[in-house]
Amino acid sequence: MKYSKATNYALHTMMYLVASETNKPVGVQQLADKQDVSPTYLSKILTKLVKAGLIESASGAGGGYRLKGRREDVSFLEIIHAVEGTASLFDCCGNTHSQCAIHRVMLASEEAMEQKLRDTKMIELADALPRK
Amino acid sequence: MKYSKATNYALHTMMYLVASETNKPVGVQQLADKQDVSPTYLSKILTKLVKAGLIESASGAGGGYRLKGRREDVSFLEIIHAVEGTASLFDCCGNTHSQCAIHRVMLASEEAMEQKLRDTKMIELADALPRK
DNA sequence: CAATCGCGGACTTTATGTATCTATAATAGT
DNA sequence: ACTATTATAGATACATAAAGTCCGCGATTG
Ligand code: SF4
Ligand code: SF4
Repeated sequence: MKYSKATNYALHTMMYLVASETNKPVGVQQLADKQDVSPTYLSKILTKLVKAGLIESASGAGGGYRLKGRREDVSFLEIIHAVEGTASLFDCCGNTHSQCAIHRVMLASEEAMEQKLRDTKMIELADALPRK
Repeated sequence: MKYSKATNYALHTMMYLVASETNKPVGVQQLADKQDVSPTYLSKILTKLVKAGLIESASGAGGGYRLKGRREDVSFLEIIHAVEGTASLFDCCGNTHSQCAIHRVMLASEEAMEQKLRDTKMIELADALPRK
């Protein structure tokens, strides 16, 4: 029951992209250097963000990744869901019957966490990031 | 990033113990039957609950498990922490420095979930459980 | 064309979760 | 004291997921 490291990498990358002034594509090599991850692995993670519509990629020389939507809209939850998936943390016997009280409590608590993550946008704290 | 099945078993067992009228020890065999788990495996999980002080065990004939504290006090969070551990879901570079904004957000969201789990006591919904 | 760069699949390696088996220790009833 | 019962702990086996690598393909720039 932990976030995968991939989530960590995705969050840091997105934070960098949101905080960056320009809108030029940034190569995965450059992004990977800042977090000492192998570029190929980071690329695999960022592809998930592309498919989720958070960023877009440009192939070929001078290519890389850049934000797709408005930078003010990027929330923590979107990133986490793109990497970890949107399934519930609590998967019981399959039947998501709303009769079960245990199930309801677990879902409600999970929703409380997601609400906070949905409400917090990356741009809110992009300035607190140490200059790179 | 999912709760382990062990958490599920622990929650159901505790729910049963809280909902039960008597305070007599219940054998692991009986508890395991209700959830189709192997008794030895369930025993290993319940031992964690014992060490966490939630229940107590009685060896020997007529032994088993029973609640230790007051039945009104058992919260979801205690059980989950006993099984999954109390470590943060988001383990980054190790330094829990409060300067990092990302870290703060992740911890805050996690705390929101835990708050809900801490506030919800098992007894509140013990009656909603189907009679067994 | 040639160098650059993201994409995708296959693969290896760890780590964790799940589960069983067995031996040991403690207790109750006889 | 003896025996049946029951929790505990360790070893072991298996399954699944996470973490990371490798390589070839296709797209793009200059
Ligand atoms: S919590 Fe409810 S839905 Fe989930 S396994 Fe238990 S009874 Fe089924
Ligand atoms: S979130 Fe903050 S504390 Fe965690 S790894 Fe990133 S910089 Fe370090």
